[in-house]
Formats: sequence, structure tokens, C-alpha cells
Amino acid sequence: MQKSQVTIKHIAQELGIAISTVSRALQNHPRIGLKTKEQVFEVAKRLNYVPNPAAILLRKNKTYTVGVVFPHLQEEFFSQAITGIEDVISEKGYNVVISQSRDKLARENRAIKSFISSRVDGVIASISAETTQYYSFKELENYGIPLVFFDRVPKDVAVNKVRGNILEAAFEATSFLANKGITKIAILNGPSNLEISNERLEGYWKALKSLGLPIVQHYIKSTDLSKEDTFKKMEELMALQEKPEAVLCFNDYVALYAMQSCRQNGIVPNSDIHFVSFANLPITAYLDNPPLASVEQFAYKMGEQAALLLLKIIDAKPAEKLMPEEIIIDTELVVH
Amino acid sequence: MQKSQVTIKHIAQELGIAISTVSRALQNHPRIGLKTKEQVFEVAKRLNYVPNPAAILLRKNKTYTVGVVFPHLQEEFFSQAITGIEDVISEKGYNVVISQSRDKLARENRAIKSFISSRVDGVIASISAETTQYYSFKELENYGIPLVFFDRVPKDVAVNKVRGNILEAAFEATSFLANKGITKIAILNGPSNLEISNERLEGYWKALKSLGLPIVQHYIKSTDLSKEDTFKKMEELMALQEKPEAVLCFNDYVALYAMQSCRQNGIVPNSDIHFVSFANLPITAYLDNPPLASVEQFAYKMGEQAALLLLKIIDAKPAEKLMPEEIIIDTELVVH
DNA sequence: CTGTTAGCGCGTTCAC
DNA sequence: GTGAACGCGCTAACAG
Repeated sequence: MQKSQVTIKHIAQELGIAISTVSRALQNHPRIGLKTKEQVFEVAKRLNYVPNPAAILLRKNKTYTVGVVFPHLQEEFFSQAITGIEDVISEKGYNVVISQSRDKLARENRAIKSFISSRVDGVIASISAETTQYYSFKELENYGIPLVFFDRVPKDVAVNKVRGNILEAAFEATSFLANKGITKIAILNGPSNLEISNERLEGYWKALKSLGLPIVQHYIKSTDLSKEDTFKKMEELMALQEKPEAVLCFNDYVALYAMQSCRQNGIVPNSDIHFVSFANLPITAYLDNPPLASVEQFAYKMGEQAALLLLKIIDAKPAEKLMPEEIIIDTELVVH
Repeated sequence: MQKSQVTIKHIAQELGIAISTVSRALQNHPRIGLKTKEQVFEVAKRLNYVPNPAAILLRKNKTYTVGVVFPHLQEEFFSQAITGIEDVISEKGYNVVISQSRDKLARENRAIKSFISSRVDGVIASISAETTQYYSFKELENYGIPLVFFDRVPKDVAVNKVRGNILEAAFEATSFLANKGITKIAILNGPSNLEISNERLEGYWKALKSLGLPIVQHYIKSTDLSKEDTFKKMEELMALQEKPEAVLCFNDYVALYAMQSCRQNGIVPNSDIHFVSFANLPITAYLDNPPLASVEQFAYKMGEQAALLLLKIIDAKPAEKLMPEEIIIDTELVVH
């Protein structure tokens, strides 16, 4: 039992050499005897030596841990992103601590506080639907903990962000519909406190303008992402005199709710009305009638990029502060 | 910046008292002056003191961290479970490190290895679809790290497990169908290396026997959970002379694939053929034609129980070894 | 090339 | 009731 109690001290004794020599050998220090090194490694393996992270941590004042706060884990967009983060992070010998805010500000704050007290080396965050102020995040900076926002980023400029090119994507998606001869295009957007909602709207506007189509205020709705609200807003759209022929949805979940709402009201999705959405989630693979098209955001790649950016900041920390960076990942409209 | 650099030393200096006094005051040590204590707390708060976990860890040889290895995060069953685990664990001041095996043995082993080297205080695991040997897990025990298996548990008796009452659930689900007058019931089971697959089969058998229905070998299929294989097996079922009238599916995902397969072949789910499955996932809320019924397994509660059991073992560790425990959570058949 | 020494921040004897 | 001193395991000067 407790083999893990083996320390460099033991292996030093075993070999009758100094502790520091063992330490250096283990780190492949350049000026160390080859035979000594080999011996050390041999004994270390035989004794099943595992370095005690606590000691290293204490000495280096570094935890080799990064915190991630995301709204949900079960949304495939986020879990894919986490996989990307994990893959990059763990390759560099870091660990990931994941927290879910479940779109609640209180849980988000609690997670950040826990990150501070466990002294993570950095944080990746996608803000909750309730987050409009960034007190907790400022606190992170007070403690000198680097922070990268992911996808759901604040409007603030002076922060590190990784996000999709939503404006462009919304533009493309809208154009896609128009090119199919559809002119009455509605948008079922997300909560307005999320910048990515605004971007969708802007892309939608720009597309309509560039295509010479009118902007109809009644065609612009936003939902709090719940099933109930989405149903309500979709019904409002379908109750209009001039019914839309297509709806651009905030994400696949919203699209699915909207389609469900339609069917309950005797409207046939993909025939009476078309849908295009964001995320391109595998969930659509389970459906017979997926949205016409969905914007692939490459969540995995976004996660990788966020992790790389964070690691870069962490490694550069002792040097002077680097300027906040913004990485924008191109999207791709996938036609189903 | 770097407020976190505040240590008990600083606060001792500030007050002109000894470090050890501060340490004791912070721990509410009984024999310490009340006014001293108050002063210490006051200064601690003012200086924004946060204890350095590394130091405590080094001293106590405890990380206050538990590791979780699950096959996937995006399966709602698992993410709900994680939420349950987190809620219990974090309330006790512990942290959770989550890893995904993605049903690969290699990733599972890597995660365990990482848990060992980061010296987690305990592990909760749901084995991958590939896991048939438990070498890595034995390794955990060698290091004295407590382990609780979750849902996908090994057949071995001498381990801690938390799982649903699958046998009972399968029995109930099968009976439910029979009580609707359906006698030709097939089962589309999971991989046979998972004990929970065997339990489903057993429950199915028992129900058929107790109802006096014949056991038809052709009606028993198992899938590796992929879409392709599930499609294939479903088609085999529907190609039978004597087509089944209902199918008991391993979980909701399998059911959805199976239903999709049917529709592609012109068979109408919930009309030509009925489905019952396990998990009762929110994903079914997105569907117009969910399975007839699904077994609710109370993933959140299962997670809570697993966490509580693990903490119990962790806390009891110094004492003599406790017997492995098996906690079985009752399920509930939810009719949609 | 290697040994000696001094902490990293905290808890804990052991003294007074 | 409080302080001094030591050590957890490891790294990093500073000597040789």
C-alpha cells in the first residue's frame, strides 16, 4: 500500500547520493553523470516513484491546473470544446477542473471563487445567460490569474477571447436561404445580453441589406432558450399575417423546439417552413427532419485554441503583460 | 496584483505575533485568546488571505480532490450524474477532476494514471465499453486510493458500486409492454462486456417467463451502441418472419437510432412498432415521437450517492478497511 | 559533475 | 495562551 510514499529521499539513500542529485537527474539536468542518471531512473522505476505534486506546486507556486466554467456540460457544443481543451492542456502536463454554471450567475461566481482558492494557473470561461457584470472575473485578474473567454464572451474589448465568426456565419446562413428564393426570413435569436446574439442579428441585417431585402421588425424575436419561451416566440411568428418562410435559429436546440412547436400547430417543417441554425450538433443525427442547414462552429478546434492561448499567457506571465488577444474561428455552413 | 501571495507570515508580522499563533487562530484552536483570534480574522480578511492549498496538501498528504472517469460528458445521463457528484463533493470542500474515456480503454488508463500522479483522494469510475480487465483500477488500490464504480460496474463483487436496479427495471419495462397486450417483444441490448447489459437481459427473461411468454432467440440482439450497428441490428429484427411488436432498447440513444432505422424502412414507430428504453433523457423532449416509455434512473441521485460513498471511504481510511459496499438505486418506468 | 543549504506555506510537537 | 523550531517533498542557488 501507499507506494506513493516513495520520495527522492528514498532513492537517494538507496544509491548513497545526495537528494539534489536525484532531483536533477530526474529533470534531465545537463550537467549530470550519465551513469548516475541511469541509476537514478532505474531505482525510481523499481521503487515506483511518483513525484509529489504538492511539493512541486509549493516550490514553484504553480498548480498546473486550469479551471473551466461553462454553462452546461450536456450541450454538445460545450462538451466538444472541453475535449479540445483537455487534449491540449493535458499534453502539456496540466489538469483541467470543470465547473458548470448552469446559466446561473451565483454558480458561476462560486466556481470562480473556488478557482481562486485552489490557485488555478488560468481560467477559461463561457459566461452564463445571467452574467451582465464581471465582478468575479475582475477578481481573477486581481489575483493575477490569466483568463480567456470562450464563445460567450463579454463585449468588453480588453480581454482574451476565442469565438466563432458569428457575424459572418449569420450572413452566410441568411444568404443561403435567400439564394433558395426565400425572402421572408425570420430570426429566433438568443438572449440579448450575450454578444453572440447581437452578432447573429447584425449578420442577419447585413445579409438582408446586401440582398436588398426589407428588414421586418416582426420577424425578429429572441428567446431565453427555454422550451416554453421558444414555443411562444415561434407561435408569434406563425401568427403573423405575412408568415415567414424560414427561420434562422440561435442554435440547434432552439431550432428543434421551434420545429416541434410548428408540428403541434399543424405546420410541416422543411416543407411549409424552413430552418437554419447554429452548432451543427450530433443531436441532429437522431432526427428524421433536421434543420435545412446548420453552422458548424468547430467547437473542438475552438477549445484547442482557447487552451493554447491560455497556456501562452500562463507561460509568458513573468514577462511584461501581453496585449489581450482575440481569436476568431471561421465557421462553415453545413447543408443537411 | 498577486494578492494571493498573502501568507500567515504576513498576517503574523502585521500583528507582531508568532506564525503558529496565527495558524491556530485560523483553525479555531480552543486554547487561543479570543481577542487574538478576532484580530487575526480581521487582518486575514482585510489582507484578503487565502490559504495555500499546496502547503496544506504537502503537510496533510491529502489533495481534497476526487477524480471522475466517465465514458462521455455529452450523454445527459453522465452529465446529470456529474452534477450530483459535484454538488456533494464541493459542499464538503473537495474538488472534482473530470476525465472522459470516450469508451476507449487507453484513454481510461491514461486518466487513472493521471489521477495517481496528481494524488487524488478518491476516484469514481464508469468503465469504458472496451474495459474487460481492471489493471489500472487495481493500481489505484495499490496506492491506497479509494474507488467507487458507477453505473457501468465490473462484475467483480469485492468493489464499491453504485448502480441502478436494472434487472428490476427491465422486468418492469417488459411487463409494461406485455400488459398492453404485446407479446412479441424484442430486446436491443448493449455490449455484453457491460454487466448492465446482462442485467437487462436477465430482467427481460424473468419477465417473459413469469408472464408465460416464450423466449425467442431471434428477438435478442446486442449493439455496440454505434448508429451503424444499431441500424443493422434493428433491420435484422424487422426482417424476421415474425416481426416483433415492440423493442426494449439499451438506452434512449439506441432507441432513437432504432426508430430512425424504422422510418427509413417505412415502418412507423409507436404505431407499427413500439419502443421502450432506459435513461429517460431530456433529449426525448425534443422529439415528436419519443419512445412509449423510458426507465428513469435518477442519474443525479446516483451521482450524489456515489460521492457520499466515496467520501465515507476517504474519511474512514485511517481506520481498518471497510467492506466493499453496493448501493442500488431504484428506477421508475416513465410513460410518455 | 555533485553535495550542502535554504526555503516554498503551513501544521505541529514541545517548550515556556 | 503563545512562541520557537522542525519537517512535509522538492527545487534552486551556492559552493566546491
